[in-house]
Amino acid sequence: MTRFSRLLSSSHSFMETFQTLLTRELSRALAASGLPAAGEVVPATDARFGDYQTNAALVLAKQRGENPRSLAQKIIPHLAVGEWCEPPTIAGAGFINFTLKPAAVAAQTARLLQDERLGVPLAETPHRIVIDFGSPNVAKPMHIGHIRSTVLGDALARIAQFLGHDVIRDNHIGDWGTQFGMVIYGWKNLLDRAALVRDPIGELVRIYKTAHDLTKSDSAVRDACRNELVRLQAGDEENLHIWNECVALSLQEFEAAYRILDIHYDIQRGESFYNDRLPAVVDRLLKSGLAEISEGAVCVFFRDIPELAERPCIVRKSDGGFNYATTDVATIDYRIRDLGADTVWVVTGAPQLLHFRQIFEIARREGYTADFRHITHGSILGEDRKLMKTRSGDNVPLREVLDEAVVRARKIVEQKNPDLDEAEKNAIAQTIGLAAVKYADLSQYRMTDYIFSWDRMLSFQGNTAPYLQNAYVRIRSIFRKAGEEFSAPNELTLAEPAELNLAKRLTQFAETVPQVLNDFRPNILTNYLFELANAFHAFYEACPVLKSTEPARATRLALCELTARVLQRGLDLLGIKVPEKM
RNA sequence: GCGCCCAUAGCUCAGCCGGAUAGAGCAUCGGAUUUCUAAUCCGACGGUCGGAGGUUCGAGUCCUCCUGGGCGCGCCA
Repeated sequence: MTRFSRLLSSSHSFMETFQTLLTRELSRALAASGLPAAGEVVPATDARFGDYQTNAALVLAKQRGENPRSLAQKIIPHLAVGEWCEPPTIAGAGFINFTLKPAAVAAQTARLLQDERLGVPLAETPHRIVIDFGSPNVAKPMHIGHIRSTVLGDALARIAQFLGHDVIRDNHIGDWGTQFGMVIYGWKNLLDRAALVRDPIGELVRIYKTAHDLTKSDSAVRDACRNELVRLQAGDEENLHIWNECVALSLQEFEAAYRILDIHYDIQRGESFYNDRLPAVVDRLLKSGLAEISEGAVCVFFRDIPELAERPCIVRKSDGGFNYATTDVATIDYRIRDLGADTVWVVTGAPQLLHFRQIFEIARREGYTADFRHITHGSILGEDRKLMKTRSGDNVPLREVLDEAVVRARKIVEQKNPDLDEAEKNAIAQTIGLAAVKYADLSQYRMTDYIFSWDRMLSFQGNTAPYLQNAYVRIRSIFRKAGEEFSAPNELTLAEPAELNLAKRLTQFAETVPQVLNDFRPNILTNYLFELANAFHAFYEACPVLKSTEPARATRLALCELTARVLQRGLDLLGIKVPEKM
């Protein structure tokens, strides 16, 4: 465990969610009824069915060939849930529905106010997780396509860490590809020194692209590039020096972007880090019989897996060189043997599905038992539904996207709240603009290609970052106006439907966060936060806070405080900040 | 040729292990403000879940086939 999570776990009092309580009570009731464990308790699919439901009777009825409703009838008397719920009811085909008592919700809400973790349980078995995300290439510009892996990976890392896992964030930088043949050729033949000083990355990209274009039409350049690459890999001093400079310049560029995006890595092991381990990897695979020589290359075949039968993985080229498959196998070794990982997550675009299926399959055949997950995502499309490109057909530079987000947010702040001073407006624009870009990405199911739209992501209506931030800001405004320090009341009274509804939502944060990691879907959390903000706004309309009288006032202030904490924490788990004003 | 991913309201998208009458937002239309940020709320309209079979008490979800789109498939990463 990291120091951070250990601190939290030692200081928080153990809380259980309603879902956990009801689940345990259900299995107790099933046992008392002489029935085996079955079914599950889930949040009700519709408010008219109460708050939670179980399909246990349906599952058991199917197994035993009995009538589901009469089975439910037998289970219900054994359900001792009176502390939290109204008497359970049978509905539909045989569902058992639970409706929470307002007093139980109020008590749970009061406990949440005392809990730093807002009720979110720690993982039962903490894992050491190496998470590989972002992974930009040296000498290539960071572009809009890097947002998804970077933002998704960061959010998953934050959530895993909060749940008590030991997370190691690794930036697997592409610092050793064939692109260096072209970059070094360009450096020696095309470099404009003045431009390099002025705009290092721009010049690096220019010589790379120029060389790349030349190789397409000029076979002499192609040969020269290949030659430079061979010399680099053979350890040629001059080429190594150039390579080193390129890497250093690119790292500066990456770090600038990470600073803006608030992304942090624990380690940065580029491909070159594994160079001296590659020969041993291939020797080992050959020795163990996993790999064989085919057409001069060393390949691993997967003849027993139909989809992979005709798709070998090459781990050494026929010219003796290694490729990224070799590096990735060495990377697995390192993460498990040197870093002690029992779990490895790799976050990349969907096109690499086949590659990582092969790599993880090799790892399993080598006897590794770690939990390997390839977490893939779709692409970002332009309004024309094609991969987002600039007018000239290039990738949209990441920096331009981030800058424009802030500029657009700045205009909106200016329009909505012109009285703020300049520095404050700029800070708010930064917070809102970056939040909008990140949230637009995370609020979508990761596998779908999504259409990038400034107007949608910066809208204050709908499932957007500004909508959530605005809920937070409204709360902060109430406390500023109240002018008093918040102190949690001993008990709450939930009288209004809007209060009860908001409080119920607040208790569900703890049920939602762990769910994200089931299938690596941060959008489950964004959906929850959107619904929470929506419940808050409805409460805000229906229930005056400062002008209400006790005991309503203390309850409402408590609901505001807790909502603010959940919004802030929830967005923080997504790598998104909240402003105090906007 | 083979393989993987995707297809849900006019538009953008949710819908994890199969569960009740498939949900939001935008757009459109209609309401709400002497009130803590109307940057909001409430309501209406809107669907053969790409198509056809199958599995079962129950299918948007699982299986098979088909259509349409994206991506990948031995020496780039």
